[in-house]
Amino acid sequence: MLAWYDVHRRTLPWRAGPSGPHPDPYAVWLSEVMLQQTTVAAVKPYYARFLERWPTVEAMAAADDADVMAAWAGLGYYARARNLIACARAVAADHDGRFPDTEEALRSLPGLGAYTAAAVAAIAFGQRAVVVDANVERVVARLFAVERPLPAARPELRRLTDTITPDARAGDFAQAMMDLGSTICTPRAPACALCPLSADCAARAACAQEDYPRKVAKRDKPVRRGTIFWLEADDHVLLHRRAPKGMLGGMRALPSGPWAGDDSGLAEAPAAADWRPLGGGRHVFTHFALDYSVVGAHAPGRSAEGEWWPVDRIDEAGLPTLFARAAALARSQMERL
DNA sequence: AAACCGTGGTG
DNA sequence: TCACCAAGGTT
Repeated sequence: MLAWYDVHRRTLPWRAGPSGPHPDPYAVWLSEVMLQQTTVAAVKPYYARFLERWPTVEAMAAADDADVMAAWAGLGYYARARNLIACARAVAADHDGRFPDTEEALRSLPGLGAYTAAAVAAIAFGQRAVVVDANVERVVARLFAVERPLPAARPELRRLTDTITPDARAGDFAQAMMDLGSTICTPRAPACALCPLSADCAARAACAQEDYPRKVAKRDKPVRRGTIFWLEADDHVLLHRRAPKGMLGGMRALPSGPWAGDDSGLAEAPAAADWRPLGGGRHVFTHFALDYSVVGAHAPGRSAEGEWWPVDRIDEAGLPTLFARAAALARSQMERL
């Protein structure tokens, strides 16, 4: 794997050059948190903006919460941004501004679970750590033809990964496994002809590559309904900040009712007004889909409670994707009113 | 420990 | 269109 990696490794912004020194732990940590359940392509522009704006963990620790949350808008899983701030402040306050260099100490920081702690320890500090992400799970499940389905197979996959992790260059080994999983040993139609492990792969020997890793069937997503409110006054629109936890927690947002099976309609409107329908759509979250309708109105003045934001600068408000789309829809339709 | 938590790409 | 999936963590 290491020989394959030396030839085929992807060039990524958060990677140091071949056989160079270990990369900056802050940059490794930032990239690893962004990459949690998120594709490389989606992360790249966010990573560049964050590193430019907050080049050190001290800078991140000193940042305003609202600025970090707004910069994270669109990337999803917003608890990561809340933990990012908390982690930076913990490193600044409790570790003299330097990330700890052991897996155990890293694991105790906010937002660092088993995967991220191992990845930072191995990649940024050269420690031997067993790094298991979804790519590694897939590669190892195929290599050993693991019959137990996910997620119950996690302990077994972790143990098997341990048996093939080298003492030296554990970080490169982990990145090699992840590169292999994302470019060769893909979920569908894996390119086994190009794989350095194909001769050793039990799933390949059984011509059953795509049958691994085995997984338990997922539950289907319920559909919820809700109304999103666009209230304009004096070329400003009413925003508020969502509760610190839960769905889209801590993010700036358009007012909306609770999302339940039924739409509560105008009952949750932020003000009494002549609400007009502007359209709607479906937005799919992790465990439910939302059928939303957008309604708009002009208010007599900026009387309602909240943050009145200039309409022509709405793109700078840092709205999560759902509300960014609702806002775009509202702006295109409000001129009809 | 099962549930919760976003979004965009892919076939 | 739609199901699946991604460099997972927290409660």
